[in-house]
Amino acid sequence: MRYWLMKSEPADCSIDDLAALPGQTVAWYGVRNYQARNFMMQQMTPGDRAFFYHSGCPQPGIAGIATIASPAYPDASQFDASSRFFDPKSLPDAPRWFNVDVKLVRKTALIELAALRAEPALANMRVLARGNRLSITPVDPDEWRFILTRLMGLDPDEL
DNA sequence: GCCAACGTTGGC
DNA sequence: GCCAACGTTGGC
Repeated sequence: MRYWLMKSEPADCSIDDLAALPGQTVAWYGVRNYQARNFMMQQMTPGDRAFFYHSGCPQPGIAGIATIASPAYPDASQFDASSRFFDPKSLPDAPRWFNVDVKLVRKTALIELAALRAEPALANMRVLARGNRLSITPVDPDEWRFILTRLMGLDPDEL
């Protein structure tokens, strides 16, 4: 099992929005970066765990825990001319963009970006790296465990 | 609103 | 294949 951090703008889909959706599941559409896409296509497996991260908002940080609920499949928004994610270069026979489904495990207390940066144990976290703009980043198992146990007060084995 | 960082595009 | 221009991300 792998661990991930996935960014969402709460104005688009917040942790509370996810909690209110049918099945508490959302298609992670709109990824238009090849590295992030390749993570979904090549490395994600249903059952993987992810931090649900709020970005582009007054209080950026980890807002909850989710699980990968499907394999990667073509992102419908790339074919939708009315979508801001429409990609005229993508053909139905050869889709460029894929997404997975993400399902809520639980909302947590917000772990703010500043709190993550303050932890020496997390100094190498990919999402904290200088210049990082990826909306999906891998999380090391040690980092995952540290955040759950030390910052959230949760038992990783129960999630 | 600013701006650093970085990915993508497209002419050559 | 190079690289300048441009667009986007996202914290502050």
